[in-house]
Amino acid sequence: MRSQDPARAAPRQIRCQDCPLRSLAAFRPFEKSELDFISRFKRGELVADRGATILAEGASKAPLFTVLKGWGFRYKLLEDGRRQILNYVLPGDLIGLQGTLMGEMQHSVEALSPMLLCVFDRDKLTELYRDHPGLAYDITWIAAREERMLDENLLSVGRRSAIERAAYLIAFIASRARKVGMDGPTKVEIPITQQHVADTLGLSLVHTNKTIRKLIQLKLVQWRDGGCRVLDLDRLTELAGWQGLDEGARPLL
Amino acid sequence: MRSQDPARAAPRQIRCQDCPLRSLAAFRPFEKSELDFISRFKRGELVADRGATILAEGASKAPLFTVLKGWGFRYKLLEDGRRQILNYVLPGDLIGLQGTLMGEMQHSVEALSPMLLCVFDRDKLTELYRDHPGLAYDITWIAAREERMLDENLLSVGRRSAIERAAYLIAFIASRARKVGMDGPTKVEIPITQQHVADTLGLSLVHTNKTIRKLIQLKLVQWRDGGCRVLDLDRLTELAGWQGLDEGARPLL
DNA sequence: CGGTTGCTTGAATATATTCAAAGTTAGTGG
DNA sequence: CCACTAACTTTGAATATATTCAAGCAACCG
Repeated sequence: MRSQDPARAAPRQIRCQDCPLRSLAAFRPFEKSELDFISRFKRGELVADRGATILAEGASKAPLFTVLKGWGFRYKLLEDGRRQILNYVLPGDLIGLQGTLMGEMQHSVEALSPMLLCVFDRDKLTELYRDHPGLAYDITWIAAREERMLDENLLSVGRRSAIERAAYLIAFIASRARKVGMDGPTKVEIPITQQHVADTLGLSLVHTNKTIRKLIQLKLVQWRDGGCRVLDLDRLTELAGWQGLDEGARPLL
Repeated sequence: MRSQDPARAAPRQIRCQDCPLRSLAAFRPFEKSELDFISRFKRGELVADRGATILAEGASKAPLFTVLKGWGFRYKLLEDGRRQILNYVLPGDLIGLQGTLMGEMQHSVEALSPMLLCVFDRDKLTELYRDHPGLAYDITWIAAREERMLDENLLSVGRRSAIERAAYLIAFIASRARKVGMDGPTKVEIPITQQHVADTLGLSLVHTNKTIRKLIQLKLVQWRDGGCRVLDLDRLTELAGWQGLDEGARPLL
């Protein structure tokens, strides 16, 4: 079968019009002119393995990406190696905006699973703002959404108890994953280790393990195959004292 | 002297051209056409007392503000009253963007001191994006800056020790205050109580008090007149293991 | 099969919270 | 001017929560 059709062997890229994400209810419909621009804005695709660094802190001319497939996370390090995971990135999420706008990345992004990313041409950003105010608005909207997620994460790390934090984190990620169709026929499976959870919640690995153990005993989650399977999203959400994700459709770059 | 000149007695508003913030080195210079638009975009001014709520969580048609004078903070509450302060707002900061773009406020903003705010007409935002791509870009930039501050705060609450957190917080606020000329001839004085600090750091009031006490013994800060006087910003920054604020000029709406 | 990564556990220690109370300061009204 | 109040800071002690240290176990991979 291999290479029988040269066209298929060539590095095929998903055309924006055919982007599987666009048909999801989670995303706003787009004007044709906007879609045309985005097609030109897309410079290529990037495939990354689990553990790969997509964007590194300190990089000064980092590109802009939209995640097409896979899971990743954004984090910062202190000088002695302490790590704080800031947020997770899922399909449809834009990454690298801070670096693109402000000149230097002040956080890193790493793949949690194999990822496929859409690479944008940051030099065309001025053109985007000039000719497509709707898309410009969308980019601001996406930035405001990230801010809102960070607000909630900060509330969690600062003020929720360990078990509430863990429940919140898992409910939050699982809710986002469901919105972009990552649950499929089975329950959502999140490819994170307990070390990732610890570094997100601001807890030690040992304490995180004991906390997750409680969630397992409550039959809210399972931990298997190096990841987390969500058994009862509603009860996790409730245990966290969380309102849940707001429901509106969002833009996709 | 009172009312001798009726023009002076009328509720004078600062014209954007005369805005005292614009002359600071911290802010980018603006095109005349942009300044003209901003003048029309400005709908009025709001004066708030210490303790006043500028924006309330749940509000759905909240306006957009730029702080002209005074100090405030952004926070979220859990249902049982636990409070997390997310960030502080100082002159030149834009507030209410999340609410304006996404429809509903998911955090509140309260005045820490008497404040003067510039109120913008959110209905003209579409016009701004359509006719002033440079300003649209600026708004995105401002959102990205807020995100960057939140990243750093989250790192702090999640991974720094109590004394590092306290040092970071005070150094961070003092650095921002200096940039907008709030230090004057003396050292920076931040009008916060230890309860604010506790709710920012994710610590209890008692533990916060004991931690601040250490900073006082190290002669890094003083606590007086219901506020914090910064004695040694460099050593606070160093103790926090913080890089300091990046130096570029930023946009002002 | 040996090495690596990730999960689990117990015990000792450190950090942080809660509870309770008292001291300080500034403002209010008599 | 003083008594009274409210808001904020300070302290000690008891308790709870979380970290660190130290092992051991399980699964996977070359």
